[in-house]
Amino acid sequence: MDTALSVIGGRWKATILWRLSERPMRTSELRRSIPAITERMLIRHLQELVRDGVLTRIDAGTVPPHVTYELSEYGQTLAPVVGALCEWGRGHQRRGGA
Amino acid sequence: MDTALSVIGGRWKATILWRLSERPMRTSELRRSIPAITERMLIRHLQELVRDGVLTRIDAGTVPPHVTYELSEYGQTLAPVVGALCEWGRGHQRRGGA
DNA sequence: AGGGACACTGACACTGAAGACAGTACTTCC
DNA sequence: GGAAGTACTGTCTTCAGTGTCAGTGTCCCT
Repeated sequence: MDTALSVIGGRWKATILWRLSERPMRTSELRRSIPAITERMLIRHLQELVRDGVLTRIDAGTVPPHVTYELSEYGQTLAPVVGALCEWGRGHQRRGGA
Repeated sequence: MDTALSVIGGRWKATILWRLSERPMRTSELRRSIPAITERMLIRHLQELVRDGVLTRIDAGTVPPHVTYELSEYGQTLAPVVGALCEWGRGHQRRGGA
């Protein structure tokens, strides 16, 4: 089915998951590592991914805020799929695809 | 990147590829096997997938028309990725995801 | 001769995702 | 004290992807 696409099918979700599959990151780190994304979209996507259970939000509780996102244990199962997707995409680009 | 999503990221594309990864099918067969899709969308997606090189259109040239679609050799490389996606999605549904 | 199947095209309306923009509450640094 | 950073929220607009509806040309079946 396309259930999986409802999880990773946002404009930036695959990219976010890809970044976080390497290591946990803070909100602002992610924002800077994906220049084209707006803060609004980043946060919305992060929240949706947390709701879907693939990301964990770690709030240090300090002020000023310090929030880290990482793949949840469940999210780890998505990592290889996203990896395969990215790798195929890379091959597709090299091929002159799009 | 999300290049791969630009190929399989249509509302029905993953489903279409999934169906065609089992066996080639005619246009009308596909339409009936995906009840919710409209003919318009089916054909648009098929054309895009052909443009992207993952499907091959086989027109028997007869009248009335008899057109079959199948995964191209290149499209075969996408099949396992779509498979992984579907399987993860199934697990996600079982988990109570969405 | 009328109805339906087949694969497809074109013009249009709708919708939801994406983005722009402004604002919150608090802290640190110059 | 003013500026900048941090992680957010709310509202509004825009736009691409979907879907709806009508139409094409030829054939077969009754």
